[in-house]
Amino acid sequence: MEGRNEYKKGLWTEEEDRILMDYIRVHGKGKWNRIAKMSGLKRGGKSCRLRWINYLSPSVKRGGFSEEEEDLIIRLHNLLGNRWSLIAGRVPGRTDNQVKNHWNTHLSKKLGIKNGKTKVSVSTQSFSRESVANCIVHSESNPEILTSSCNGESTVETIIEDKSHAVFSFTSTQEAVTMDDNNSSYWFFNDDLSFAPYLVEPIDEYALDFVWDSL
DNA sequence: AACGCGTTCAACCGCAGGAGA
DNA sequence: TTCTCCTGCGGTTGAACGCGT
Repeated sequence: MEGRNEYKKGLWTEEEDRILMDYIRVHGKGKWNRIAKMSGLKRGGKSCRLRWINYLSPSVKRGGFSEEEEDLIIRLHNLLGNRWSLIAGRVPGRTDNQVKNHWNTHLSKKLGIKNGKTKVSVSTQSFSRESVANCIVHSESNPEILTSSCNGESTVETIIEDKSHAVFSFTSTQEAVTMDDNNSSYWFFNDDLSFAPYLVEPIDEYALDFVWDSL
């Protein structure tokens, strides 16, 4: 069993990398536990898989993140929250681990975000299609989250005419972050000084595709 | 040179969910 | 249906590194 001390832990050596790459070159990836056993590596399957995905795979881009990549990650994080694998899937050559690390060590500081959230104040606003595209899909599937997240100090009116149009009106000042224990995260992000509301969760692949097209 | 401290990032862990026997 | 194995995810850890003193 993995978890007992029969497997080596810690940083990989060049020799271990070579063994793993040679094995994958011949036999292909997948069945990681078998790779670990059959290649002779003293590594668990999960460790092999992670090493390949995050480092050895030729599709992994090394080096620092470009401004374009950072901008992309920031926008995707607005939409998705800490859904690192989904975000990484839209940033060519970057893995979820790379994106997560870069966010935690650079971008969250750059944006002044604490614990993955930020706060901005929003006064009476209306939003149209471009800025709330992600809310359209989500609000149709979970309309109760919109209303429950925005009661109290402010109210929100949601008008959904069809999948391509929605307007949100806030009738009083909204202190940005509303976070409860039911994943009904709702927050506002200062995106180029145009206050756009974003539902953080849940958003699925379909919703992301929909939003993606409108970015 | 050496020590302390903060930062970075590769790797690990626990968990959830899917596939198949 | 249940069990086991495998894969993938997000949070966390800790070794390595860089920098200031």
